[in-house]
Amino acid sequence: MTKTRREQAEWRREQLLDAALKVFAAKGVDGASVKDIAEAAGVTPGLLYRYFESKEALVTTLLSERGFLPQLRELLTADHRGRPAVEMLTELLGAFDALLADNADLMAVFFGATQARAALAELVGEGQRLIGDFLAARVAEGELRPHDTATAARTLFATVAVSRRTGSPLDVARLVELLFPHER
Amino acid sequence: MTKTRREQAEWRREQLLDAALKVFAAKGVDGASVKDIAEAAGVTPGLLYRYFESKEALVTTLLSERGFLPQLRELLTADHRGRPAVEMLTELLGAFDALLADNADLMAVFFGATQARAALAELVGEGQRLIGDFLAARVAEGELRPHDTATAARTLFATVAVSRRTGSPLDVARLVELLFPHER
Amino acid sequence: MTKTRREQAEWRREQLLDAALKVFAAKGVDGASVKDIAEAAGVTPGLLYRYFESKEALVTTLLSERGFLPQLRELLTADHRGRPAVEMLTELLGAFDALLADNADLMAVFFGATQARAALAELVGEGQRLIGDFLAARVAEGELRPHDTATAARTLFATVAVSRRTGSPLDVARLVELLFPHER
Amino acid sequence: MTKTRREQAEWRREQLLDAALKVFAAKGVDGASVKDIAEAAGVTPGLLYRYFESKEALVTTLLSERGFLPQLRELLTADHRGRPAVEMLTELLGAFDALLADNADLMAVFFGATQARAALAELVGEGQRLIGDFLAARVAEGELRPHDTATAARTLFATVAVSRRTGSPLDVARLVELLFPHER
DNA sequence: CATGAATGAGTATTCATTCAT
DNA sequence: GATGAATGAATACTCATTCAT
Repeated sequence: MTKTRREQAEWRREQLLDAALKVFAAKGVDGASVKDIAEAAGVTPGLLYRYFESKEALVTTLLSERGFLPQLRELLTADHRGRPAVEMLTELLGAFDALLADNADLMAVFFGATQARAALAELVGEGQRLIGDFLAARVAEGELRPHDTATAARTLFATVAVSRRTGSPLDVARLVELLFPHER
Repeated sequence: MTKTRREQAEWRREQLLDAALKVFAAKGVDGASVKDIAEAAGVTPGLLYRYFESKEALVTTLLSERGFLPQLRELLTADHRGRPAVEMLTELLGAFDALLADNADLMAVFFGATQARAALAELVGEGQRLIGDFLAARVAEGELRPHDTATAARTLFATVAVSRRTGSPLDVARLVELLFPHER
Repeated sequence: MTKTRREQAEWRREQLLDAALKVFAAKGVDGASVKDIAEAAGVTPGLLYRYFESKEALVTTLLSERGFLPQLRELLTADHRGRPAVEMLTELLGAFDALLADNADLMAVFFGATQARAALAELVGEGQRLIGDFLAARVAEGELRPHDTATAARTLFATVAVSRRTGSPLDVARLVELLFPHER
Repeated sequence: MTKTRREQAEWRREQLLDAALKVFAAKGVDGASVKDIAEAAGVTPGLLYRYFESKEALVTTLLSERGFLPQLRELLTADHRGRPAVEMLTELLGAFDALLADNADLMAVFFGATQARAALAELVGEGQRLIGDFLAARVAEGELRPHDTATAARTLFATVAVSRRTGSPLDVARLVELLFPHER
């Protein structure tokens, strides 16, 4: 029942990564001190340096070892043949969503600035609401076909914002054409 | 031509906010020191405290005064009647995109973690590519109608991710139905 | 009577150098902490960094600004003509000795290892004594002319040791010939 | 061929002292960490404490066990009768010089301050050169008898410096009289 | 209005040492 | 005998903030 040295070391390493992930997510990478992490792991700061070269190494290790890109890849490349695309797609995106939820802490590390989070939420919320209102009005006037305007607004807003942030330019006309094909 | 006291004070305040925004965007809020900001403004750190109570106040001021939510609001609530919805929507999203581009520095403050940026870009890139491949395969098989699969993939990915991040739950089925109505 | 800012800064700088020199001499450069130096100056450690970039900069500044090489140079190159060489030389070496005494703290910085100082003193003491005994015996036997054997021993020992330490090889035969010319 | 327990222990002890001496000489006592020494000996830091109570004990052991005072004593007290003093003295000092060379590492431990070594060398070099110039000038003027002025300068400089450093006061007049007897 | 000297609390990191295995 | 996990205290250095000038 007792651990061997090797097991104990592996366990401690994981425990430290767990603690670091949690603390980084809560306070941001810069906002979290090595002492914070050590305390969260019930350990002295010095011990951290037996397992990781530096605080920065902790971050990069977290990003590489705890990154969920492999899972994402597996998820999306599995053999999906023989089942209806729409059903399949729904399941797929659901799984992707769940993956993000499971890795909420890591996602939080990607987005630092704890302080600005509320302001960001407000911006996103209002943006989506306003676009939704616009769409709903046009549906009411009969110009656009009836559809889930709230979801459409979300889609439009998110796509523009993510494209802008990740640096890959977006052809807005294509996006609109995708959602509202052949409408005039 | 000389400034009044009031004008000079206002000018300095704005100058300090400009400097802070630039430095925050470049180094992250935590990574930027008051000295950094002061230097960027060609001023001593002490002076900052005549205009702002603390470093934190600088951030919140930036978020509230330099937030582009008012512009966004104006943009989306203008009177759009009398012009085709699709044309209008394209213009609207284009303007929104431009607004984000103009406020790139502020957006950078929303998303800190300089260190993780590369990892995030990789995740987003690969995720979108994989979904795109899936869609293209189904179009090739004739199951899905021909469409811009790359843009669709972007849309799906971005919408799921943003929803997860902003905390508002997303009904994935609705999202799929929106993009691929009545397909089976 | 009050100091200008400029004067105060200059004064503080010197005060910090004074404190550093004293502490370095007492504890050795490595043994002395920045906190030690700050305390010796009645100041917070942080302040030190307004005046010097690092602890190392403190050492090099001490070596360059407080080095007494200029004084030594002046001492030895002054115009000595017109006075007997022996008288002059005695005065010169006395002044050199006084210069070293005045800069005892700095000399202590040149020679670190507080711990080994006693052992070194013992080595030097015994070495000189033994050489002195040898010389005295030979004088007693009439082989060497009567002379101040203690001083001769000191001279021989010191010259060999310093040459070895400073890396410039010494021709021992020349040294002996210098002190005991034509004796056999 | 295999070692007894006792022999193995003795061997390890010596090996650790060897490693410590080498590392201390290279990095200075304070600059060398126990880990450095252990690594140099191909061993873990913990093991050091089975053989020596502390890092300090390592230094004092080195100083007492590896001190070459016994050898120096033997060298200088051997029976020298029956051979000319000058020849004997030359041989003696040569052996002393060799002894210092053999124990260069230990000598380096006596003199720490790696940082100041260059400054010290400059001081010594220039000092000896200037005194040499003075002597040469007086020889040229015929006031002093022709002699090896460079060696004399070295002798004078070294003797004053060592005396000052070891704390035993020196009568400068006696030193001059020793080198230049009856000259005026 | 603006400076810059000064502080106090904090930072990441190192290290001598202990001890269970 | 030897290891290596763990600690606690120290280290050099940074930084937000205050305030006399």
